[in-house]
Amino acid sequence: MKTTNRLSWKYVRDEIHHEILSGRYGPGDRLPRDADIANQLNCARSTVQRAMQDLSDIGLIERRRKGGTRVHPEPVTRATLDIPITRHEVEKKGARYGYQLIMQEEMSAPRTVLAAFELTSPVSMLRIEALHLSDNRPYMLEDRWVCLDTVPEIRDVDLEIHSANEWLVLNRPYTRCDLRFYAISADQKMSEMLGAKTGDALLLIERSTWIDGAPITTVKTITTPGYQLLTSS
Amino acid sequence: MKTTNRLSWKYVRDEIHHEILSGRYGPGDRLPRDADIANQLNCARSTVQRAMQDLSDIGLIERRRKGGTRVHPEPVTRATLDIPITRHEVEKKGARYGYQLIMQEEMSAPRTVLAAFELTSPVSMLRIEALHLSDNRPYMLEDRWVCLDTVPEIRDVDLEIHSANEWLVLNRPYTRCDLRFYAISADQKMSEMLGAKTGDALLLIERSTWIDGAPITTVKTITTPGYQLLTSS
DNA sequence: AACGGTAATATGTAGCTACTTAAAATGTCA
DNA sequence: TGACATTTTAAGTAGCTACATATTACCGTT
Repeated sequence: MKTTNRLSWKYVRDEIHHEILSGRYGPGDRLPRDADIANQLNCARSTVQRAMQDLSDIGLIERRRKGGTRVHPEPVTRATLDIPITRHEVEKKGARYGYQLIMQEEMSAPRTVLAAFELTSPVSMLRIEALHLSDNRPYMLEDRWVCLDTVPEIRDVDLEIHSANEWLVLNRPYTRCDLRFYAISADQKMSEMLGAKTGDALLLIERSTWIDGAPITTVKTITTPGYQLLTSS
Repeated sequence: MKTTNRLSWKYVRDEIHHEILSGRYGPGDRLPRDADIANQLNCARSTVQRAMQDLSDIGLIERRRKGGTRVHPEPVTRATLDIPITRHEVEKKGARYGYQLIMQEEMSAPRTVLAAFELTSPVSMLRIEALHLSDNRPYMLEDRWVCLDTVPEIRDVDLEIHSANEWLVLNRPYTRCDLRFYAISADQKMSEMLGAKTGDALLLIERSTWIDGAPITTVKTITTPGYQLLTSS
């Protein structure tokens, strides 16, 4: 024998997970203290801690100092989405990536954009419209606003060549990112640009980023008909 | 003074994060070994390990045994979505939740459903159509298939009263969950049920779950016009 | 040069101790 | 009884050691 008889934290995690799913502990119920579980399973508290942390990450349990651990009262399906740089997304599909700047203009941000950043006073921003291509066919339409106070360097970037998408992701870290997904019907202009029919249902991804509270950019990504967004694993 | 001079792993994480974002290490570059960083920052290797694990979780770096740590060659925006039980979603908005079973029938799963589960041979499933209501108005249409081999107990559930959504989430743990988001135009039937207009753009959420390789359920969640899906934080 | 076995190495995991911190529980006093 | 201070508790964090494991790197043989 002499196989490892130390318990891995994943084993401990699965053990607890199973106990919860078997109904032994229902939503809202309090679990034993880490130390007691460690004792019972004959492992170290740190191992239980790691297991619990993982269960907490996936939203199955809630942990509070002194309050102890309890099963999440409202179970959720938690999923992770990876949104790549559009060029990489296209190239990963084996297609040739193309990019086209449609317009770029400095102007005061309209109310809707300020709202996305939870701002009230007017701010000067760079508005960018661009089209991403896959094998020379329209792939994605980008409608972006960049905050010039936070990212003045964007003025020096040649947006005919470098997509704002890629430049920002590579050069502007963010500390907060809000995403929003919804569906819209293609209007006249969109359908022309995307090579779709007016009225086609399109998936729209809206993304806003901040760095330490300062707005960076907000972008509406309008996809072509049939586009699907998948979870990573 | 006497403030804590121990470094938190979050501090270490942010320090490394900053180094990457400052351009000191670009995509694909290799970072120093954990031990060296620990030495340099004068903290324990385990602290660096925790920091690195977190950066790895958010997709910023890649780590491999012996291979070392390197900056992720293709930066991604990683987001976490929480999809609650529909009843909770409605109630959280302060509305009254309602539920209505439209149909339920045992039948052999069609090709499209088998495909969602990556199956080839025919399987007997329970097909369920149901409508979720918010303040008596249509909120979400559910088109579900439940694998009877894996979840025979579903036969004993009164689906007129308990939504399959809630029953499954509470009673059937899963080890794998695939999600898919896209937009469709409402057809005649959908628009009638949802109180929308034919041709309205609708956001569709498709979810398939497995337990240890065995299919549990696949569901198409068809939302009402204007529905938006947001990231958790 | 190609192959294959072996050593070296960086991350991953487990256990222990010690201390910190948030918050619940309790006690005290007006 | 209620407001406020204090104690206690359970999770969170940091540091150390030891060992596991997955690769890469190296070296010798053919």
